[in-house]
Amino acid sequence: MEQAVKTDPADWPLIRKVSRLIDLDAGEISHLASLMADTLVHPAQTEIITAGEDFRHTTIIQEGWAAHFKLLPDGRQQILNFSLPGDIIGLYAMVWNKAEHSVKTITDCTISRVDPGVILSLFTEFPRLAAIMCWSAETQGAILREQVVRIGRRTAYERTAHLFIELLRRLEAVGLAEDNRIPFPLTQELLADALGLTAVHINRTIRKLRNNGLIEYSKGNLAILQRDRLRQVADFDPAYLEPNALPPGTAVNSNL
Amino acid sequence: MEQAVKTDPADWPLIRKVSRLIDLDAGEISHLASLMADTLVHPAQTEIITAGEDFRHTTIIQEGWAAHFKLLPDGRQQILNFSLPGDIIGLYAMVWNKAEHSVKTITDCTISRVDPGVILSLFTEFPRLAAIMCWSAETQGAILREQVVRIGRRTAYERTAHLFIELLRRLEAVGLAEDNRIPFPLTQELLADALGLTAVHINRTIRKLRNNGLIEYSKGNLAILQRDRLRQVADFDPAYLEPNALPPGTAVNSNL
DNA sequence: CGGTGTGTTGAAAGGTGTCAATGCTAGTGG
DNA sequence: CCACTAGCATTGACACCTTTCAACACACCG
Repeated sequence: MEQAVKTDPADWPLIRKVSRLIDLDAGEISHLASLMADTLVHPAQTEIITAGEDFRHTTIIQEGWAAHFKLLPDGRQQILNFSLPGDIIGLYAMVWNKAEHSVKTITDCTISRVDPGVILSLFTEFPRLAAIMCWSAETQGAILREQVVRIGRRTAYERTAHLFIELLRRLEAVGLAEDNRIPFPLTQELLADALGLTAVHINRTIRKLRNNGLIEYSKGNLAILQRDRLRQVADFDPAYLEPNALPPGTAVNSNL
Repeated sequence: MEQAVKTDPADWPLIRKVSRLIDLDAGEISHLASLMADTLVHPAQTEIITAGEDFRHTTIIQEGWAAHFKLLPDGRQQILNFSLPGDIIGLYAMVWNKAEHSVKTITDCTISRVDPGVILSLFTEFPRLAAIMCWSAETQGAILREQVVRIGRRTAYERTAHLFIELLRRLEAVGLAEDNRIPFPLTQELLADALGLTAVHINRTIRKLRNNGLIEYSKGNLAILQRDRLRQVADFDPAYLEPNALPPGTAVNSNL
C-alpha cells in the first residue's frame, strides 16, 4: 500500500459519474475531493473487507475492480456484485457492527476510506452531496436486484450477455469504455461465481457469444461487436442504469 | 381501501422490531407513530407500486405480505423479496424519479405512506430514528444479498429450506410466529418465482422436506418441525438477521 | 353445479454440472 | 536462455438436476 498521486478532481470517477446528474459547484467538488483524501493502493487479490469482522469505514473505489462475495462452508462462492471505479462501498457502515459480506480486489485498487461521521454531516452541510450518496446507494440496490433477476430467471446465455452490457454501461458512466470496448480483468471462474454457473459452462457460453459474432473476448479485454443484438439477447432494459434518476430540483434539494 | 383502526403503537410491527435494538423513549415512539398515521388497506393481489411509474412515497407495511418483483417481456417473473409487517419500502424514494421494480400485495395489506421530506427531517430532529431507518435499509440489503447467494449457489432443496427459515426468523422479529409456526400465504408458484425454480419442482422439493420430517406444510400454514436440522440443511448463518447490529452508542448516535 | 386456481404426480427432454485431460501463457529460478 | 511450474482457458463425454408437457385431484366460489 502506498500513497497515491492524485490529479484533477474532475477526472475522478465518482465526480465524473455524478456530473452526469448534477452540475456540482466548486464548493461541492472540493468537499467531495476532500472526502477522498485518505487514499491507498491495495494489490490484486487482497481481501479488503472480511465478513464477520469489524468494518466502520465507507470506502470509495478510485481505480480498479473489486468483488463483493459470500462463501458457503463447503467452498462454494457467490459474487454479489462488482465494484468499479467511482463506486461507494458500505455507505451505512455506521449503523452496522460488522461486515455482513466480504470484498476482495480483483486488480490493483486505489481506494479512499471515509469517516462515517463525515458522511452523516453531509445531510446538514451539503444536502445535494447527501442526495448523491443516497442515489448511489439506491443504484447499487438496483444493480443487486438486476443480479437476482439475472441469476433467477435468465439462461446462461442471457445472463452472460446481460452482465457484459451492464459492465460496459457502468464503465461508460465513468469514462472507462471506448468504442464498446472495456478492460476485462475477470477470469472465467469469477464470471461463473458471479452468474451462478460453473467456469466450464461460462467458457462454452462465451464461445457461443463469440461464434455468433456478438463479442470479441481476449485476455483482459472485452469488445461488444453488435451492441444492439446483444442488448436484445440479454433483454437489457434501456432504462436500467440510465442516469436520469436524480434531476435538479429533486425532493432532497428542495427540502433542505 | 379503507381507513384502518389502530391500536397501541407498541404493538405495531415496526416498533416491536426496533425495540429489540434500542429502547425508544416516549417522544421517539410517538414520532414514529405519527409517521405512520396515513394508513390504508389494500386487498390481496393489488399492484401497489409499478415499475417505471412515478413513485415518491416511502411505504411501511403494517399488516400482510407483499412481493417485490420484476417481469421479463416473455412473462417470466422474478420475485426479489417479500415485504412483511414492519418492513419499509423505498426509503430513498426521494432520490429516484420512478419505481425501478414493482410491488404487489399477496394478502390484504395495511400500509402507511410517509412523505419523503419527513424521512429527511429525521436526520436532524430524531437522529436515532434516522439511524434506525438506515439500519432497516441495510437489513433489506442484507436480505437481498442472501437472496443472490440462495439462487446462485444453492440447490433447490437448500434454497427452499433457507427461505423458510428466513421467513420464520423475520416473522419472529415482529412477534408473528409462534412455536416455529407461521402463517404462510405463498402459493407454490410465488415460491418458485422467488427461488428461481418452477412450481412443479417446488412442489417436489416441499414434498421431500415434508417426507424428511423437517416441515409441516398445509394450506396457509408452515411449521418447522426440526429447526436445527433444517438450519443445517439450509446452511443458515446464525448471525444472519441477528438484531445485534445497531447497539446503543453507535456512531450515528454519538455523532449527532 | 360447473368454473378456476392451486396442488400433485409421471414421463421425457434439456440445460447445466462434473470429471478429466490438454493446451496455453506468464512468471520463476537455475 | 531454458526448463519448470502455476494459473487459466478449452474441450469432450457423461451424469443429473431441473424443466417442460400433460393429466388429474381438490377446494373454493359465484
